[in-house]
Amino acid sequence: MPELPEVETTIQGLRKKVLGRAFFDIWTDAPKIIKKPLSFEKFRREIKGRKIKKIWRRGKNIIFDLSGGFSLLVHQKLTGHLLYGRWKKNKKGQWQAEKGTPLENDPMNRFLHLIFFLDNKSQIALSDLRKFAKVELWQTKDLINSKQFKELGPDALSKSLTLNQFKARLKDKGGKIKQVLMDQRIIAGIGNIYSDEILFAANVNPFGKTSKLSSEELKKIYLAMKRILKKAIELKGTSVSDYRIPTGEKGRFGEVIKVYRRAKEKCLRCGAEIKRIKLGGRSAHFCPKCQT
DNA sequence: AGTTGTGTTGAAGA
DNA sequence: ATCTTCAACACAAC
Repeated sequence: MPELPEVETTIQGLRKKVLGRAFFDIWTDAPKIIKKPLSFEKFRREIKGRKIKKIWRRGKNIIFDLSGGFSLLVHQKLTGHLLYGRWKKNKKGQWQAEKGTPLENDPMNRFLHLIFFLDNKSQIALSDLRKFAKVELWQTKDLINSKQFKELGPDALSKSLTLNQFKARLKDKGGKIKQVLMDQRIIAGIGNIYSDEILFAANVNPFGKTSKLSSEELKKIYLAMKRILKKAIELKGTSVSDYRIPTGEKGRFGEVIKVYRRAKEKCLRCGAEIKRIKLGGRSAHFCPKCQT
């Protein structure tokens, strides 16, 4: 699932390919993915001809700034990922990736539900098994002032999120540390995979009450957060389930993961059995012996 | 073959 | 207000 490192990998990949390109047309078989404007035909009309001037992200949100003061917002949610390439319809009416990309060999890249056709015959496609992703077209100034944007906390990798800022934001937050780390209003960008990995690296139990954490523990979490997210970007994200980089290839952070999805396996630090316990509807993976 | 697990977010319920 | 549960949707594994 795309968290901060996967979203960063996606925008870096797309920047190299589509900056300066304009939208020529759009296709979808799942118009409900487009939440704004609600009419797909209106969305199509309004985006046609607009040029991609900038690609950036805020937390897990991808933003394409377009000509004419418009911005395209894409949130990939659980199983969505943006791909770059060229597809055309085969005789059966299915989208087929053209030669030169690995897309057609990977089942996770089969679920194309939205395709942006660009003015140079290339395409950006959204592959999304569960169709939870959302796409919205905003006026840039309205997006910046929107409730969903204003309520978002500082980006986990933002330079302005210093150790002191981090401590101040977590101080007097009720709830367990894992849930607080994943709360996008407190810090933006962290989800289930990286919260597990960060807390393992910091030797902190995911069920620990945030308000009870020591200054040393908060510092260890902060340093682990910065280090692990940066490392994950270097390795182009985690592809243990559905995420793929825009070329269709897998990221390699999954190969160095320490606890996520390793329930019942041995802790790489102390040899104890890794546990998986439900925490607010999600799975927390952790070592009960060395995360105290 | 039906049930369960998967996890982001927003909305609805308590 | 704040916490918990559920729904959006589709597939794999049991």
